[in-house]
Amino acid sequence: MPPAAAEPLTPERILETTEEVLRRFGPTKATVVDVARALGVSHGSVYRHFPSKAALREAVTDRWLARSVVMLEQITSAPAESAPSKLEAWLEALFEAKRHKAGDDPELFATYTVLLTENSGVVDAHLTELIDQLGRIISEGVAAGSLAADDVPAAARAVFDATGRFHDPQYAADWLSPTIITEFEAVTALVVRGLRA
Amino acid sequence: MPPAAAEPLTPERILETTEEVLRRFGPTKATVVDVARALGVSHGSVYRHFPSKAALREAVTDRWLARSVVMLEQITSAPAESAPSKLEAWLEALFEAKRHKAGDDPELFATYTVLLTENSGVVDAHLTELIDQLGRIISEGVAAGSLAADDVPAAARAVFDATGRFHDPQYAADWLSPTIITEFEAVTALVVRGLRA
DNA sequence: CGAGTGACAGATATTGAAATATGTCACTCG
DNA sequence: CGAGTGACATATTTCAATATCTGTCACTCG
Repeated sequence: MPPAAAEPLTPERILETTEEVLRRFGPTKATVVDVARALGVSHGSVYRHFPSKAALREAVTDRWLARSVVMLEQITSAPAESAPSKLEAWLEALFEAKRHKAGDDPELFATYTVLLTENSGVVDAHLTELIDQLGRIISEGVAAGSLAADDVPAAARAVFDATGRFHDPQYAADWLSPTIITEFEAVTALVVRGLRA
Repeated sequence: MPPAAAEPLTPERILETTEEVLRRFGPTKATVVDVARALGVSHGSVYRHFPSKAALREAVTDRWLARSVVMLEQITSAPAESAPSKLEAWLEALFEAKRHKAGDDPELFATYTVLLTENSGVVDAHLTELIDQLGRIISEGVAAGSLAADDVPAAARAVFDATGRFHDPQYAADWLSPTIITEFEAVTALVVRGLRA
């Protein structure tokens, strides 16, 4: 981390550095003073851009979640063979992304899990977005006659709830089990079958 | 709590008193000395019957889980209109039981949640038992032609996983939401539909 | 005997004083 | 000006001492 550049201090730069500091020190040790030090400014300056440490961490959480939605949005809006297969692909992409994040860098994942529980409001908005994507896929299926659902948002929510074990970070430890993929496939198959016209 | 009776000190009495002490002091404050005091004996005597505090707490956990299985076993082995409706009744009984335990005495529920995370081995055995009951209901449905499943144990497991949000204590906070019942019904309907022949 | 004891060593938890962090704001200086 | 500062008051965390608890065992006594 270079001690400073004469670049202007922007919210964006602060967020980047906060991520860096969180990655290095973890969620309990990372302080606003650390962030300021890494940026080569006083901690008072950070408070010019974010009203509190909580707001700063919330913004980091939001950014992180926003990034992870992009790929799923691509699946959602891309044309696919059929709605059921798109649904399966979407669920698998979500699971695989989470599983790799958790498996490849467990410490960083644990850090973000802490941030997530700290910022349930941001998480709720994110989940709403994901469920909305599911709703769009299901609508597509209903329109094409391959899926059946009289209340699409409720069905989307049900699919999301039913697959919680494969995306809720609380279950991250289970994702290391060698049988987890079989279990994922069983649940996915059950859910998609339940939704078929 | 009477200071002692001249009754013989049995594992059963110790377990009862330990439950009592856990209920009153919570999982972090309850000590073996407290249990001994409540029984009117020295704490050394408790160690005559249980090799460690951990073993004692594990035994309490086991007892508690065993008690809660009885009602579900009754549903499992009772005759029913159809396998799908028995499956629905079983899932609803499980959810309602948990929801009431969590809602009626949140502190006690929190205490047991701590014991549960401490004793994952006991919990795993308990979950296996529950999933086994589900398997028996599904088998019955397959035999009667009302349900379809080529791998019954896997299907049972999938049903259990898919309904996790409505029995995993980690979600207990959600059970207070006024929409939770609707969500439960949506997931149950989806899962049962996915299993229908 | 043998169920129960209680003093003991080592492990764990509590406490409160010192150290560090958060958040504010009057000020500096380009 | 106005972005950035740093000294300050308050809140939170850390750390080491003290207290309590766990687990053992030689012993008591009905």
